[in-house]
Parts: sequence; structure tokens; C-alpha cells
Amino acid sequence: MAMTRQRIRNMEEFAAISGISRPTVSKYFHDPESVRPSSRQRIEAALERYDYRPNVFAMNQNRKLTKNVGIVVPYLTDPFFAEIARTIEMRCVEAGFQPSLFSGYGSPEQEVAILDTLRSLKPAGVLLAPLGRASDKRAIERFCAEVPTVLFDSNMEGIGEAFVGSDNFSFVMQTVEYLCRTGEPPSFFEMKNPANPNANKRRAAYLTMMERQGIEPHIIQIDGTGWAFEEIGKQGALKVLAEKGLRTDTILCSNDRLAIGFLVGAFELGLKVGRSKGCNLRLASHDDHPFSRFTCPPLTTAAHDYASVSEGAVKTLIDLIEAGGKLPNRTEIVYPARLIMRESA
Amino acid sequence: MAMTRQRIRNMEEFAAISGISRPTVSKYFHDPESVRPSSRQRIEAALERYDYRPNVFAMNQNRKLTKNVGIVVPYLTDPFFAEIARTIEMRCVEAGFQPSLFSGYGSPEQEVAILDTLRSLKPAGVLLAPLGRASDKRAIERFCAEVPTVLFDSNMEGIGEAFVGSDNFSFVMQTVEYLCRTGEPPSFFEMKNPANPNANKRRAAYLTMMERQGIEPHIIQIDGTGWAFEEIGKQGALKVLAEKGLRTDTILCSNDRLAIGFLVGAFELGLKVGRSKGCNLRLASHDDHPFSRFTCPPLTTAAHDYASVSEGAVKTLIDLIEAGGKLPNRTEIVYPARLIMRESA
DNA sequence: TTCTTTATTTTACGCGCGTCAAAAAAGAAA
DNA sequence: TTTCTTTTTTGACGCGCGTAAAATAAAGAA
Repeated sequence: MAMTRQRIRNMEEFAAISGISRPTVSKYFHDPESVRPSSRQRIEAALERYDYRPNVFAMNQNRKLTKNVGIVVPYLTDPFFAEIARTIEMRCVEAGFQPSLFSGYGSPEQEVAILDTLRSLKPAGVLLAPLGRASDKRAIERFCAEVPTVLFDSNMEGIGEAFVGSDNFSFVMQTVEYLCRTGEPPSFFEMKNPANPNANKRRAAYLTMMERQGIEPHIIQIDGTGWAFEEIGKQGALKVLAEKGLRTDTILCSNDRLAIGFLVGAFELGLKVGRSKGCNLRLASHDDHPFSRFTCPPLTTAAHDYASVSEGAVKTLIDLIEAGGKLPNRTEIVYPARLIMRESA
Repeated sequence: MAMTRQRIRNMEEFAAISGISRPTVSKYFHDPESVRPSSRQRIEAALERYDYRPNVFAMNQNRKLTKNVGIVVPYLTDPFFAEIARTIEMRCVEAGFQPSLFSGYGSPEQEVAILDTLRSLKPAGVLLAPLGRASDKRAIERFCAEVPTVLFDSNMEGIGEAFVGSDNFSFVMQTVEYLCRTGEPPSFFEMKNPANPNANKRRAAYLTMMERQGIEPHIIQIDGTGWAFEEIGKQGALKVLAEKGLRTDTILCSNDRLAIGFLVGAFELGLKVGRSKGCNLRLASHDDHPFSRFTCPPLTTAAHDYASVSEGAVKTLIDLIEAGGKLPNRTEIVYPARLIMRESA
């Protein structure tokens, strides 16, 4: 029990109390094995009596290589990003780094403000999931030139030392193949102006897949801006269903959040979604959003390999850091999706 | 366009370039109005040519009162906390503070680690939503004694300078009253060992409300630990419904996440939830979780006054900071809930 | 026991900036 | 123009810690 007989203000005070010089104490905190056992004992004895922890930010002030890692996501309120941020954070901690999490909540200005703050943090490296189209590319490029950065989730050509994400084609390939095999071919449901580059790749993949199967593609693009995807999906569904704008009974949403909204729209109109008999619609989607298993019906979707992406991203970043911040050539790692069949399709 | 002809490393370099002494530049960044117009012009001219930003962490190193604010939530992957963190963050930025967001993801050890990191940040104040029962009360108490802290969402008696949250009784009062008035009285559905103190208050409120109406209360407590409330709710629903453990057709969940799980369980068993004719169950809940309007059917729930809570928390913290970190007596502000009638009940 | 060699510790300085007291400049009054 | 005030600016030091080089202690060889 580290009792506080007296508050220790800094390493100097703590060193005085433990009877060791401050630099040695500093070495101890950097690596307890690096000091003589006798010193170590005295330090640890003092640590028992007075609880003291070095100031992380003062540590990084003058350190060549810090243990800080910045994690930047576009929108933390989206459980998809929250979940991937969580796993990445935990892996960073396991690897002995101290992660700091940031979200710009959809604002490009906030995004560059975060990068500026991050510079002050002198991170050993940064894991950045950029906003996408709305991002200030110049600012991000400049940042990546200064700080070892690995992009994840959404790629920006040539920016950052590496990219780790999911293989969008693999997502769409599996869902389209599954839907075509087990029923009518799907229409593709998406936002007209998606902010995220993955959306474009998924559309392209849909077109390719339909062409391969010799089926005329059908894309439904709905209006809406911002990050309220569920609401956008719902409104889109109400509109499309009212206009009878469907060609088949099967819909493939670009992502789960749109699908979640679509489900509500369909529900409101009294339509039954599912693959069983008596259902009016089949609905599938992509991402395996944390909530997609708790919708009614649960969503059939192509799942990110969350574990691999987060592990891969952190591993790539650590390699990058150990390589001194530069990689011989920009690597792109993408993990395939896994089809998850639930009730909705 | 701040072009970088030459990277500015620190304020010294920047001061040299702009032809002003460093301390004056420092003053400028603290308050541009505080320096002579001629100096200001020269600084801003230099700012146009060389983009430089002071190191935030070095700034705070030696500052009497920083502009840092720490925000700590128990589980950021829960959209409820993500949403409240987002609004709080934005209000802090508006008020001229720099928020840093932390989540312990349910781990008490992580929670105290975060508090230790926060000490290093020398925050002007901290907004803390503690884990609850699992928290290391001693550690939190010590922290609050050192750093001006306002608790939010979940209260801990006597800890922190103030508490801002929602009035649990108001939540339950409204849902119980509504359910009783429009149909059969509800059974109360909750976890057996809730980690969050709000859960206990809600149970107590349910008992009080039922007593007032002269109706025998009926509480269903389900097993489960951790933060996977939806799954717990689903399993609980499957069990309760299979055992026909309901007394009426109406269920009131302690919180929306349990309710979301309950909905899936009911769906799986082919039960229709809703207030319209032909439905088997009515289900209501508390929180107005961001997803509760996108469930099928959308959830009837008592909504947190998100805006008031976040505004009140930030305002209280700023008052606390301006009062020098101590308030004459510990204040507790709770905002009433607002009943939101949707399809589920 | 004495001299090397090597492992530790200490000395001294730096990181990027805040802040106070002293000095200089600007402005007002004479 | 000179003198006195009132800003501004600047010099000097400190924050809490990292780190290279110098000094010391421990260990081994002679």
C-alpha cells in the first residue's frame, strides 16, 4: 500500500528520498533492469512508501523516441470506429506504448487541429483513419512527412508509410455471390456522395461482380450528408420503397449503418425483412457493425476482420517505428472479409 | 497560405524570425490583444510565412492554470458514452479548453492508470464518469483531492466537487406511469449485479412507483457480467420468455442496451413487440440510447437530457475552475428525463 | 595489494515554454 | 525639450525530466 506520508512532487524529490541520484531513478523508470540491484531495491522500497509516478509529458519532452502512439479516427460516436479504436488501444498498451485517442467528429478542421496537437505529443508513431474525401490532404501529407504514420480503414494514395485495412472487393464479392446464389440478385444501396473512399470501392466491386455474373447492375443512390447514416438509410428506404424503386426483393447496402436505417424504414412500412418464407425483402450489408447482430432481424453482413486489422495496424506501426520511421516502400495490407449469415438475408 | 520555407522548431526560432523576443511571442499566443499592435503585426506576418504552433504540452509544463480538461468515461464503445463524450468535448472546445478523452474500457486498473496520466497533463479540471461499483474508490478519492473534478453520469457519494447527471427517479416515474396508464403494469428487467449505481436507483424508483400505485412490483434479475449488455439482455429475454416468467405483457428494462437485446430475443422467439394490436409484448426502457430510435420497433424510452447534462457538467467544471478548484459545498445537479413514445410500448 | 577494465552513477546541460522582476520604450504632462 | 507614468519588452530562472560525457565504484587481473 503506497501511503502518502508526503506528496512527492517530482523525480528530484523522489530520488532524494530513496537516496539515489535522479538520473539513476530516471534510468530505473526507463528500464528497472538497467540499474544495480542494490539501487533497484532502494528505489522499489521508496516506491512502496511514497507513491510516485513520473510525469509522462515531461518525459517525452526531451526523449529521442517516446512511447506515445496517436490514434485518430473520423467519428468516435460510430461504434464501428469505437470498437476498432478499442482493440487498437489495447494492443498498443500490450506492446508497451501509451495510446492517445482522438476524434474529429467529422470536421476536417478538427482533424488538422488534432494532427497539430499530435505533433506536440512527439509520438513515436500515429495510426490515422482519415475522414476521407473531406480531409485536408495537404495537411495530412505534411503531417505524415514529419511523423511516422500508418493509415488504417480508409486509404489515401501515397500518403503515410503504410495502409492497413479491409479488402472491399472481398466484402462485396461474398455478399453478392451469396445473395445471387440463394435468391434474386441485389440492388446496391448507398449514399450519393459518400465521404469514405471505401464506399467507392464497394460500388466498383458490385459492378464488377454483377458483370461477372452477367446480371444488369442496379444502384440506388440516396441523398444525405453527414454522419447520421442510420437516419439517411431510413429516409432512403422510405423513399425507395414508396416509389417501388426496387428491381428485385434483394438489397445490398454499402454499409451496416445504412442497413440498420433501412430496416427501420421497411419496418415502418410493414414490410418483413428476412430470408425465411413470408418475408418481403432480403437485406444484406457490409462491416459487421457491433450492432448488426442485434437488429431485428439480425443482419447478414460481411465482417471486417477486426482482430487482424487492429493487430496488423499496430504491428505495422511498430515495425515502422523500429525501422526509424521510414519504410523502403509504402505497403498496403488488406484483410479479406468473412461472410456472416444471419436472418436478414 | 502558411508555406514552410524552413521548419520552425520552437518559439525561440519563431521569435527570432519575427524579430520579437520570445516572451513577447509567448504573450501573444496567450492573448494576441496583450501585445503592442506593431508587435502583433510582425508576429502575424511571420505566422503567415512560417507555420508555427506552440507545443501544447510544453506550454502546460510550467503554467499555473492550463486549459486542459480531462474527460474520462467507463466504456467508450458504448454509444451512450461516446455521444455524451462528443457533446462534452465540443462544449469544452467552445469554452476555449482543450479536452482529452480517455476510456478504461471497463477495467478498474485502466481507470486509475488514466487518472495517473491525467495528473501529468496538469488539467485545469476533469470530468469523470466513474466505472461505478468496480472503481478503486480510494484512488479516485485521492485523485479528486488533487485535481478539480466534476463527476458525471454516475455519482459517488462525497467524491469530487460536484456531480451532474440525470434524475433516475424521473426516468422510472415517467415510464412506469405511462405504462400503467396505457396498459398493464410493467415487470422490471435488469441485471442481477449492475456495475452502475444508476441501476440501483432505477430499481428503487420502480419499487416506489409501484407501491404508490398500489401494485405488486415484479423484478426480473438476469445473470451476466461485463459490458455486453445487449447479449445479456438477449439471453435474459430468451430465458424469461421460455420460462413464461412474465406476469403481464409489459416489460420495463433498466436501460436501452438491455432492451435492444431483449428485442432480439423476443424476435427470435417470434414474438411481436409493440403497442399496436396484435403485439405480444410491450417494452420500454431508459436512456434514449443513440440507437434506440433505430430498433425494430423503435424503443419507447425515457431520454437523458444529453444537452443539459453535458452543458451542465462543463459549466459546473468551469465554475469550479474559476473558483480555484474548490466549491463551498458539494453540489449535485440532476436533470429530469423526457419520455419518448415510440412503437415498442 | 595494486592496476585495469567495466559497470554505475553523477554532473551538467538541454527540451519548449511560462512567468516574474527589471529594463526599455512609448506616451503624457510640464 | 525634459520629466514622470504607463505600457511593453526582455533577461533570467524554473517546470519535470532525458541524456551524453565525466567521475566513481565494483570487479577482475596481475
